[in-house]
Amino acid sequence: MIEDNADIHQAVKVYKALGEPTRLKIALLLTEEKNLCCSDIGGKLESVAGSTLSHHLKQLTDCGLLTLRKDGTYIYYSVNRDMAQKYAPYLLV
Amino acid sequence: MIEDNADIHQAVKVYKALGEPTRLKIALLLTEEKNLCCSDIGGKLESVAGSTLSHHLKQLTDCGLLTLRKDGTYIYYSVNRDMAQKYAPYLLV
DNA sequence: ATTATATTTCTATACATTTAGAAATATAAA
DNA sequence: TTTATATTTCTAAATGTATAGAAATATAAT
Repeated sequence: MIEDNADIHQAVKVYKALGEPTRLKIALLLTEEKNLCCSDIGGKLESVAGSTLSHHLKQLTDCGLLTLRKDGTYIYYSVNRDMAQKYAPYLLV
Repeated sequence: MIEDNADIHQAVKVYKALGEPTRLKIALLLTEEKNLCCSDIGGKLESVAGSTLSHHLKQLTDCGLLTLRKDGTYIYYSVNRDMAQKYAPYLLV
């Protein structure tokens, strides 16, 4: 029997985050290029409102897939490569 | 720029399928033990209606993560290990 | 101080998903 | 042929998610 443990719970969060086209594209963008800020990412996607982007980035960071570094008004995002390696190395190809 | 190609589309489907606790558990069950039928799987999960299970299994097979083999009234499911390897080797650990 | 820019939170709406009961379909067994 | 079992499809309800505009917050530049 599969237990409902913490790791499964995290895996669900990661896969849920990646199971949406805009978020998967964000994750792929950030494996190609580190340290992009919210508006950089917005500029590389087709018309997404800032508020929408913010929600997507929150999900991706909450599940541990993205890390962030604040610098003034900007927040720079990168992929947590250990997490990607563990759950979705597809991102790193 | 990330193109919206067929592979991203499939990846989204796979991750969406795995981004739900019951389905992730089904996928994990089926990596541990191949050739389980719908009701075997139901017996290993906490109270899920047959119709619900059927929908979950459909999503897992539609995205290519599970294969099936019909035998009489039964349908035996297994994990497509190439797909798991490509998108979510976490399943195979 | 005022203005400009980056990002988040609030709010509402549209849309999608999960769930299961009931009915339908399909095969096997009696 | 009737009955039993496995699974799917239909339907509806409840819940969850994506989306963006407006307002709020935070820092930087003038």
